[in-house]
Amino acid sequence: MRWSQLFGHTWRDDPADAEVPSHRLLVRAGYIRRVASGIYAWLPLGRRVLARVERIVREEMDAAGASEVLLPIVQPLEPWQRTGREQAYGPLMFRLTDRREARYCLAPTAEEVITSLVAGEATSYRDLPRNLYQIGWKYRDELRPRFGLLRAREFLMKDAYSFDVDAAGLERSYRAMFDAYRRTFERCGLEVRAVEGSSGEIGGEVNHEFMAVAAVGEDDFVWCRSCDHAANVEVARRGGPPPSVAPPAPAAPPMEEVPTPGAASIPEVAALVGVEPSALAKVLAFEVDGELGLAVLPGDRELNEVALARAVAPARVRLLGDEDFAARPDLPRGFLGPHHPAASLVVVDRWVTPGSVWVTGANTVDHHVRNAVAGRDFPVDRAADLAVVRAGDPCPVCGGELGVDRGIEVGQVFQLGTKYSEALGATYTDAEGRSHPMVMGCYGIGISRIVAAVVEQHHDEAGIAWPPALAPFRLQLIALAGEGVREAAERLYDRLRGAGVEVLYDDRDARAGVKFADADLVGLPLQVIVGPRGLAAGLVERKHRRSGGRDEVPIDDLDAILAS
RNA sequence: CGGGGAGUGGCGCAGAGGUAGCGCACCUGCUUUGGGGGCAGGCGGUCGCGGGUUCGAAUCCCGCCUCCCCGACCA
Repeated sequence: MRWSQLFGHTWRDDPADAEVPSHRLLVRAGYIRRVASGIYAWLPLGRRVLARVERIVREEMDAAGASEVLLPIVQPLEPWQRTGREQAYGPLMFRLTDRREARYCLAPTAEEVITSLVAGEATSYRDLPRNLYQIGWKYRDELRPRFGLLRAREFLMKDAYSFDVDAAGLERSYRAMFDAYRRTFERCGLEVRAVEGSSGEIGGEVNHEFMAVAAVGEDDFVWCRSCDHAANVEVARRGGPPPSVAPPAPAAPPMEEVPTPGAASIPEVAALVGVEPSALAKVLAFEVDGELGLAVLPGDRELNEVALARAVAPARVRLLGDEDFAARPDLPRGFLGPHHPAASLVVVDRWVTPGSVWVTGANTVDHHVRNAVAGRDFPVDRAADLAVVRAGDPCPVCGGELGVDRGIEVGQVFQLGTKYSEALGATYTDAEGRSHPMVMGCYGIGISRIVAAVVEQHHDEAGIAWPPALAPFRLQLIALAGEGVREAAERLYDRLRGAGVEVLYDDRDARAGVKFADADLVGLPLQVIVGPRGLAAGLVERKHRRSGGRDEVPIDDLDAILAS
């Protein structure tokens, strides 16, 4: 394609509304334009990159045995009400009403539609297993769209759904998708980690998230430096406490009150009592089923609220706030102890092991206690991984050291089980004539998000540096000014096109500096420069975008020009 | 939804009561020609929207809308 025919041009300045590199560069280089908050138009360059990702995903899905379908974007709301997800999604769904007052939504995902579809189509065990996927636009009215394509309200997603006769079949389908995902991201040039995920709204138990490592990621995940364990920080666990942390001391002296006037914070108490913050037991009050609950964790740790919610599920947790403490003088904030008489449930972090000894609140203003022994002086109703995992914590699998990184979630795989098939009547008849719900899995890849994630991982100050598989064109042909140069470039352009090479040919009447700067910004892997210097010797210069390396090859030698 | 910031030519910005300006981009011409040149000329703006104050509003006041950042939220 000739640059002079390309729609959309490059900007010299960063757009004022873009913060992260992928957003800035994709706009500056003319790949996308914002239409509304979280909604983007794809210009020709961007459309081509999107198509590249789609193609890779399609090839890997097909190779994994999935069949492509195309489901509607406008979906009736009724099945969403049957699965209870209309409520669960709430305002995240774009809703619309037709002229007869029938209610619809714009697809945020497609479990309901696909399950209803399969329910009417597959009724025998002979029809299973099946894995259906589509690539289509999805809509979520995010509270806060941000970072350009990374959290958009309209985004392109590949969603796949597997239907099996039993758990073993699901396990096979899941494994096949998991492996296909690894290959897909690798082909896209993304460095990803597969981490144990949190399930969120969708339900189901086993699931993994594929995280593209990036500073601008919205998710923290932990990973082990010694084994392949990795997990979203929301569900991350850590290994047993190191011996330095409150070792069990069954023979500890009796619990003893110590005055700590005015010391209501962990650092103050630690300093006053003369122990490390990690030797304190931090107590957080929450409400569960109208009763008082206490969460207990080492003083130097933050509470993972998702973990607490999981520990008391299905009951709902609400941490007490300022008003609650104001209303309950029996809960002296800053001096709470786990032996509070009003507490009906005490959930401790796993590092608060039975028999371990702690300094903690005395449930009396200006007082704490020392030698509080877990299980002796305060009850341990339940133990869970309540603390947010930190870098340096032990791995729960192998005991190695955990690291923490940020990532962009580019894919997720779920074992759903029968939640949707039961709610929507997707059943099959087995060989004995009995009816069973199908066992489902679902698998998503954020196609448009991959585009942004790849730019986050592959850019520099000058612009984007696409992995070859995703570049909108294979190379950029740059014609400089000079005697006979334009004619030579035109001939080379024709020959390259004749050889089936996708070329972006900068045929503009612009200065060399402008063309070089734009080429670096647009980010094709290879720049082929036809200029007066080389042409005199029958040579063109090549610049490799990622390495910055340059070489010269004969202008007549297509193989040399295209060599990597 | 809470906190913060911003809406002025296509893009980036200045202007803070006296009738709109700069850089880039775009158009014309000359010049220049291997890393975003130079000179000259030119096109282009309901100053987010609505109301108010004033002789006069981009500027002050009120209301609304939109966008961005932090948080909450989030297959």
